[in-house]
Amino acid sequence: MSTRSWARSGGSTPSAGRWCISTTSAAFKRERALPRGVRDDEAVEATHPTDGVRTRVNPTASEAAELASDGVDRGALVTLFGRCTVDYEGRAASELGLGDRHVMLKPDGAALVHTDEGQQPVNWQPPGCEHDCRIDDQHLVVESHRSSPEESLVIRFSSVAHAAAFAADDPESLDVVGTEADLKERILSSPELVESGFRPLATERETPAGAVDIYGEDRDGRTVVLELKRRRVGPDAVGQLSRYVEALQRDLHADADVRGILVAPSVTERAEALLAEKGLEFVSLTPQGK
Amino acid sequence: MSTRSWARSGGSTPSAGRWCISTTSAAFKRERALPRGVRDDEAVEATHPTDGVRTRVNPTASEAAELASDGVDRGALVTLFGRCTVDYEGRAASELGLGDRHVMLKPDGAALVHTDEGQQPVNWQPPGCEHDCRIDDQHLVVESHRSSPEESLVIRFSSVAHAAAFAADDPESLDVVGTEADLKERILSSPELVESGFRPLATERETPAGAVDIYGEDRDGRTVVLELKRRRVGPDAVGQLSRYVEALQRDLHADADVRGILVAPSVTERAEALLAEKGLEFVSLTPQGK
DNA sequence: GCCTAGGTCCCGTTA
DNA sequence: TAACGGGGCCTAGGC
Repeated sequence: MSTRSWARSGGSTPSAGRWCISTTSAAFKRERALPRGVRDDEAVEATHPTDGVRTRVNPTASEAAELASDGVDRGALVTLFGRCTVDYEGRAASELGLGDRHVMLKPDGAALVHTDEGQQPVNWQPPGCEHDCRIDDQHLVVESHRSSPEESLVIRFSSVAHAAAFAADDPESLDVVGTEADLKERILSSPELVESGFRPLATERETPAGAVDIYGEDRDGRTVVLELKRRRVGPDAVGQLSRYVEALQRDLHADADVRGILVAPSVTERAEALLAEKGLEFVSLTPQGK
Repeated sequence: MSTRSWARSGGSTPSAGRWCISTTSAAFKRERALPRGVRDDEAVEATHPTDGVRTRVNPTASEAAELASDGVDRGALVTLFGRCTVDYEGRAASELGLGDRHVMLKPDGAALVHTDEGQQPVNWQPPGCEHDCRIDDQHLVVESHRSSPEESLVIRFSSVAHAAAFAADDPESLDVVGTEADLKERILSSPELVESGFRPLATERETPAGAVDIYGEDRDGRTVVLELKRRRVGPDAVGQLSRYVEALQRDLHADADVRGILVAPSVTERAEALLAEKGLEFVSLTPQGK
């Protein structure tokens, strides 16, 4: 998350200036210029350009383009809602006919097009793109482009119901618990959870087939490879573990005896069958102590 | 995409009514009640409740809660921008301190929290959740909850800079080109692209290890298994193909001779080595004819 | 830049 | 409902 959220990362066409250019705390940290609860009719963009929010309802194409362009230039988070078509071309290609969608342009170059359904955007562009907001044939057109790979997203509005630019200041980063990394820590601090006598020797140990999650020895000194998963696993995880075990067997000696243990909350039936076929083992553990 | 976008799919607390309840074309299809380009101060929510957009700049917590609750009830796409904390608990758990974020509540129950960076939301909830917007200790709190699995997302605002509700009508669905399905069609219509004499016999043929993309015979009548990938592949795809080949060898005869061919634009070095070790083959093909 | 693997992956399809 | 695999996956970490 950026602390200086209004700084443009895309870095093209440095323009007029940014909101709150000289202070780092930005709009939300200073005393509000407006009393709480002002209505749209009181909080016009023109009168409070440094408040961190600029909006327009039912703007003309030109007004929307100006607000969006200015917002992008200032490093704001820009949103548009309206009726549009979306065309994408790059690693794949797609077309989307007219419909009402929510468009978000982020200062890091990401672009998102959301319909009213689904967690995933219907179309998007990853961070690192250049956003271009222009008027084409009297309509607002937003284009988000990047090279390597060459990819372009073109959003053509037939009407814009809402346009907004937000100055975002977000100094915090997310702290997640319950990941595979937590499972790893749990095992490293309590190796006996895997089995009595297990001794971890390395994490991310490299093999010709890739890095092993945890590498160690059992009570009899036999090499043990652990593949960790934070949730119930299917056949893919078995294949992964199998590759590591086979690679290590080749790498150590031709006759090396390497045990492979899949550590996860549970396995599917097919995965269990594959484990049995390959002579691999399973230990049930969750990232949390539950 | 929904044609009746304002219909609530979550289906709880049926309330007052929906925008444009009796027509299916909604706000954007009818003649606009407002001239284009009206300013925020002219387009107040109270005066145009059926125009498909309701917004407030710097609302009080109560006003934001009312707008959001009403929007959710009416099946609108609701957005909030402001300073907030986010707590998630479910399959994993996370905490996020105070910062400026954009929150989107979709009528299908999806919730998205976006910072100014990244294509992915920093926190989210999948479709199927219930959104609850309330006042807690004079602050707006948005909670999105689901059971199976039990998961909850709680967003606590210290201030709301913008609140909006959009009626979204999106009859279109996305049409993508350049997928694995396109590669499959390409091969089925021109099997010789794989190799001269190749004859596809089935797609999605079931094996004990899963469904094979394309199942067929070579010019000598030997069984051939194709694993297709739309892009450059790594070790995982080799493992997948290997599982299918081994399963078929067991399934047909003990001494069955089954060829496995990975079809993709290209492979990584490690994947190539794994292919060689397992006696599998590679054919370079892209979904498009390029 | 590529490679490798994780993800609260999401998502569609099928049994 | 669970399972399985695709995805324009995205994202982080190495090299």
